[in-house]
Amino acid sequence: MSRDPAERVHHRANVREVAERAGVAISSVSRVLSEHPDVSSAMRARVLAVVDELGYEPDFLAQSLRRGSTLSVGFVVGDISNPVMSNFARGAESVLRAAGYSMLLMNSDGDPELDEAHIRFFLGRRVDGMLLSLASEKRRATLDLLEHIGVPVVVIDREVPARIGANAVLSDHRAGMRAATEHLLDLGHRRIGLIIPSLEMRAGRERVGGMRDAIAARGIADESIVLPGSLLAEHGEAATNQLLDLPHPPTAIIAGGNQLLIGTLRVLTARGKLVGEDIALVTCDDLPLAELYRPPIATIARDTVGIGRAAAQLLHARLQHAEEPATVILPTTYRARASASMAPREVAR
Amino acid sequence: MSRDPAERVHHRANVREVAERAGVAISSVSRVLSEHPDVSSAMRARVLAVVDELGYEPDFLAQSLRRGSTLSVGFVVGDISNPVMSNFARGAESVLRAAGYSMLLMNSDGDPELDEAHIRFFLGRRVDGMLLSLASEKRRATLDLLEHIGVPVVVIDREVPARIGANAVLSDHRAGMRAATEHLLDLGHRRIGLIIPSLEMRAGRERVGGMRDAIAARGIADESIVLPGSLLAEHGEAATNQLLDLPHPPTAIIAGGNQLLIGTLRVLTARGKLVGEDIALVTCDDLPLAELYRPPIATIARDTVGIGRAAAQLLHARLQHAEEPATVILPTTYRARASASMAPREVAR
DNA sequence: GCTGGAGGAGGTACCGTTTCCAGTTCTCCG
DNA sequence: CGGAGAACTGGAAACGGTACCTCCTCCAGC
Repeated sequence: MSRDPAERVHHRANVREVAERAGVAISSVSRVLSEHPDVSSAMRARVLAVVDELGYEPDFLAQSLRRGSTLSVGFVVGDISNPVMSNFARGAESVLRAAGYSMLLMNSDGDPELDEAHIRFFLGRRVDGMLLSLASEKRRATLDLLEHIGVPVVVIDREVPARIGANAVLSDHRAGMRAATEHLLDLGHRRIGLIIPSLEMRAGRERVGGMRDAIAARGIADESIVLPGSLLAEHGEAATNQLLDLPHPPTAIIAGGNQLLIGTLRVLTARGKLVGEDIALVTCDDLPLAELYRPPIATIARDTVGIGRAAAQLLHARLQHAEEPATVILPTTYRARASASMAPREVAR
Repeated sequence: MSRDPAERVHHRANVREVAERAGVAISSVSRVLSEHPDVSSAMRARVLAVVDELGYEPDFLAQSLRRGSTLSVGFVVGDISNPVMSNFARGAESVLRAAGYSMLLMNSDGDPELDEAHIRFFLGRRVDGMLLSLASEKRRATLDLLEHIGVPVVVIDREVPARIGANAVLSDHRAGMRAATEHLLDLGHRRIGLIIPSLEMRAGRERVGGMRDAIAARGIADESIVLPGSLLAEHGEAATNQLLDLPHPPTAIIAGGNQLLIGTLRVLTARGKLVGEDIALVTCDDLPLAELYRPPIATIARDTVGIGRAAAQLLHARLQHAEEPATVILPTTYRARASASMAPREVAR
């Protein structure tokens, strides 16, 4: 009767009912279920039998309220429909799930105010920790909020002041960009256009730094053009147009993001410029579009799923042993492909 | 002193402290905050002043426990790194957020057992409702579980028995596929290879149905070849190889998914087949790759973000007014592009 | 035989709310 | 002026657990 599956689902048994039916104290039920050592085997058997009979499962809310921990983690992402972000989420979720945590996801649309709103929201939801891909590294209000947040935070590919006490997972954008630039220089390019989302973000700064490192290492004049803007395809379009309209247009373009690449490709196609012939092209983050484009597009790749995993692992470690904040730097790899072609003769001065 | 921001964050005030400081009963504080009508304006002012002073915010866990509602929704997705899924999530999240709900996300990796595990997990977390992109429409255990689940469920692009009482958001795959097939037939194609994830899913069945509808409507012999398998790129590769190896290979291929398209493109490239010249190609879901490929790839498009939004709206409506389960069907649009090219003369018998 | 400690079980305060119930005051009407 | 009812307010019981504290029993050791 009480085994009727429908009833079992509709009327959730609670610990009191289990205790009554087993003829023991509520606290004993709790002890059995939390595997407290001081429990006789007779007691354990009796309680477990009733637990099984009633299909009892502890109420997670009540446990959370009492324990002060919700086993949940908030993840603020710029835009989950961006493949890089969704790979972060993919990696993070698998690690969190394995550790028994649930992942709450919110999009900020790149709006720092939404970042803050989401962080506060998560705080209200009593998350045990947060994974943040912040819209801004500099915004004062966000940083102040994070400083007093009270729960462990891991930032993904962002550089925040040490006072915040956050963990960070970073990509070594500099190394990949250096390799890409070296390749372009080897191919005879001198004027390289670099389109990036923003110099306010670590990724942008490191990429510019990597390119300039490579140029400086050759002791040649720096003829590169850096165009920061936004991470939207529109910026990719505008910047590409701008580059092509220069009196001496660059012979190579590096698109610093998958959306930027889309904008760049749109403009190159519209203006009849052939990738890998009229102009060399390199992008960041290896998506199917880069691999399958014809010609294939050279890429500065990184393991985005691995970054998400690393972030979640860092958070989990801190949640477990209250470890010190740490920073993990993960590699980027330059993948040379046909789009990174020789510079035209007459321009390779 | 008590306005020190650090202290405010670390020591969260509770309703009892507010009541004490304001010199009123706990229940009065609660009434003020929940905007109960029977509250004098003097009381309201006094309580609100203290609330402000202490920076009091009600504990969401305690509220949830008491109210029996968590204002959270679980979303089970096959793989969030798939752009279609992440667009679903994008759309759903924006609607849920606006309604004050949080979204818990889990990946099933297309494993029906993980679907079930996640559904149970969400149940344990006391979600108010669920959004499901199930790995299987047929699995008995999943359906039985859903039937007795006790919370509103919306399935996305899946067909489940009415007894489950779920809402559904469906895509009109049939119409888009019919239009695509008509276009290919107009271009002289007769042997069309259709690569789909599975016939066990509504999407697959409808797509096959749409293609056959279009062929039958012309009263011509059906020479199409349908290759179901999985939704992975590997199936796209294997199926494409299989099609090309036929004694009479198809002159047009329709890839029924973005991962399948990737596999198909890999094989076509490897085997030196030029898209839009040696073979016509159509894909499903309009991603940047399809738009920017050269030649651009014809697509059966749908508003994936809109689907996610619709699913969340359906769920929200049901959560609000306990409405009857409903089904929403959203359109697909065929976008003809250069990859859908004329059939070679000698094959157009 | 008494004491001390361990093993085991029960009782209950507490987590932080909401909400019902009861009680008080005040107003208005007959 | 008495009583009905409205307008407020306070107290306390939930919600469903956890964990501390207490108490009892039994056994070993002196």
